[in-house]
Amino acid sequence: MHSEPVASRSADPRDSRESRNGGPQLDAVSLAIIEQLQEDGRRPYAAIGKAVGLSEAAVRQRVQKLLDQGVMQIVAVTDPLTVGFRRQAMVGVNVEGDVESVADALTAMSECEYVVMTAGSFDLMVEVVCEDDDHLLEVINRRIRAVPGVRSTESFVYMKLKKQTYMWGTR
Amino acid sequence: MHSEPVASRSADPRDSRESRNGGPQLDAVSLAIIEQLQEDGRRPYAAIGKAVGLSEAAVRQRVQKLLDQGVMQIVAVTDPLTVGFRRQAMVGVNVEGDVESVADALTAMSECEYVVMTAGSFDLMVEVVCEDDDHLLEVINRRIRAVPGVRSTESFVYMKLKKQTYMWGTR
DNA sequence: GTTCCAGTCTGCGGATTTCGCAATCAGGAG
DNA sequence: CTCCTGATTGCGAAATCCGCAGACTGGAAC
Repeated sequence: MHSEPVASRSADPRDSRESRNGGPQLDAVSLAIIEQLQEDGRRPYAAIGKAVGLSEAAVRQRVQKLLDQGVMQIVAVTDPLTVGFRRQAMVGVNVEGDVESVADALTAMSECEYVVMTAGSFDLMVEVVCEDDDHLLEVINRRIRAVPGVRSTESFVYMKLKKQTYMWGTR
Repeated sequence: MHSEPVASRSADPRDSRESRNGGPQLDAVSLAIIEQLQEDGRRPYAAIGKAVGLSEAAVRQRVQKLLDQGVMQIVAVTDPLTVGFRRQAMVGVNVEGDVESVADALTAMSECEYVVMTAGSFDLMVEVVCEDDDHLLEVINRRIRAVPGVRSTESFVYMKLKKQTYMWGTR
């Protein structure tokens, strides 16, 4: 049945055509579909179709394609602090050498939930989710800093999550 | 997959992990449900029930409750860069005076998708999503810095999103 | 002990949604 | 014009969602 892993291809490793801005062929209709699912990830296809002007089957096909292409994922999101993960941090990383290879190494760590290459005084920003202080300490000091190419890190431990939305489409 | 029910029925609803921030208490079964929905936000209730050892109706009630309580949300998430928002940045903010009031002001801005209070050389970390350079410039220089109490900001413009997952529960 | 009582779970119909597929339609390319 | 390829539609069949009534559990009060 639904036992397939529904593999989460994370925000696309190396797809040349997609790295340019604008992304793949996302027309206004697909945008509208995404917008609908940003309000409610379980909204029925028929309701979405009524909102965007398509049939139920067409919406279903487009959604499946967007999922397969990795353009979007439909998931439950929580505040980890309320679900047992007591230590979270944003870690700024400075790299010497190839930034992308370091980013790949960090991406492979399950504790790193969010990895982004940036311009500014950090080359990478990484969000780390841990169970406690010891765990956090180990991830930052023993694992992230052990990655070849990592020159230095700076940590910002989360005190309180104030906002977390995904409805940029609706404004 | 997890073929084995995660918890026996006798898992009492009150054996929560503590949450100092007044968050609702979650037992092992609810955690398992969240975990299922982190893999696939549209997974049928019956399939979830089979995985966690509950009936379809029970899963449905618990999911509805988790949504109502704001413990989790089921939504579509995307990489904004692939969907028309060409400029994204993490902004570190230093505050003098009441941090929380500044955080509330930033939370009210629709361009701020993510606001978190931190310990470290920044008091707040804010993720900003904009349409172009002008938009980003205006948000950072004219709006964020105009908030009373903001002493200084430092920006990290996103170059490429490498990873974005929500499956902390499955590891 | 017994009796509420609130919260949760189960079972089960009926309404709704999802699924798969064949047919139809739209837009190029040759 | 014809042949493609891809998107869309319509429609039964199967699966899922939904609401509700009854049963179960643990705790509090007596």
